[in-house]
Amino acid sequence: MSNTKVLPLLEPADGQGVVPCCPPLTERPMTAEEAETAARMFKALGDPVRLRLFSAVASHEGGEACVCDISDVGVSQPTVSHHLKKLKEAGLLTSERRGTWVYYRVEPSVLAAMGKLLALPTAA
Amino acid sequence: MSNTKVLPLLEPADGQGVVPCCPPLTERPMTAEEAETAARMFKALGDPVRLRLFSAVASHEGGEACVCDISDVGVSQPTVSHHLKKLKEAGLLTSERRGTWVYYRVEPSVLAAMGKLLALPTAA
DNA sequence: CACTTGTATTGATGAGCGTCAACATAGACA
DNA sequence: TGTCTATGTTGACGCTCATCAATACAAGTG
Repeated sequence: MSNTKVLPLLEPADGQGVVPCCPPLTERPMTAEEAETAARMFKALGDPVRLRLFSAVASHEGGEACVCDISDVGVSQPTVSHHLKKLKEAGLLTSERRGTWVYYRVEPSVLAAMGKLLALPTAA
Repeated sequence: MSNTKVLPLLEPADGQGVVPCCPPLTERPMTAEEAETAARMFKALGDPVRLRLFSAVASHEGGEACVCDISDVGVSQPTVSHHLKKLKEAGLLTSERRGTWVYYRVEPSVLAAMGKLLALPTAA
């Protein structure tokens, strides 16, 4: 089934890529709604196994990797699958089946938006 | 008591500020140890209330705020205190009592290190 | 000293999460 | 069709977490 809920940090822009959900953390206090959205992403990265999986995908050639390439993180196969699903639901990864294998990929714009969230004040 | 454990993402550098714990996520797959460290920080920001508290401190004048300035986030006072403690243990905030009030502050270098962790590959 | 305000801790409760074994599904190939 | 490999889902278990009321601690004021 493909009813996996995706509640991304970002919303698709008309042109290309995505647009950040929230202003930088340091710009002004986040509202409850903004915090709810952004916390979902941080939470998804808040588990060591998920962080390794995410890093493995993000650092793989072309920003994309087969599950078989990244599943050596010390937990069982169902657990890997479970964590990848969580990362997908958080909007951090997308997946696509090509023949026998399933490939996960990270949108560069997602990384960019996360970086902006943590941006330092320009003036300093 | 002041035995609050602090397990920071960063370690103090000799010169000034701090040095990042880990290479950018996209550079290479994180090791288990690196992931353990970095996930602690993401986990700390993975709760909406904590994220709002952190943002409130980070965006406050001088990167510092009294608890009384930021505790209007819709939860009880003990819960606010609990979350601030968690942020402290994650190395994201420091605190200091000055007279009646307690001030929390965020190290700019911590924000910078987090940003680097999410940095995009230079070539792209 | 007593009293008030600001902040931290304790203890309890209910919800959520990470993990696995077992099973299910999808595609490739003979 | 049957079988093999790759991946996802189900259900259960133990543990962690977010929250609160009650209480304790700290510092100021009278």
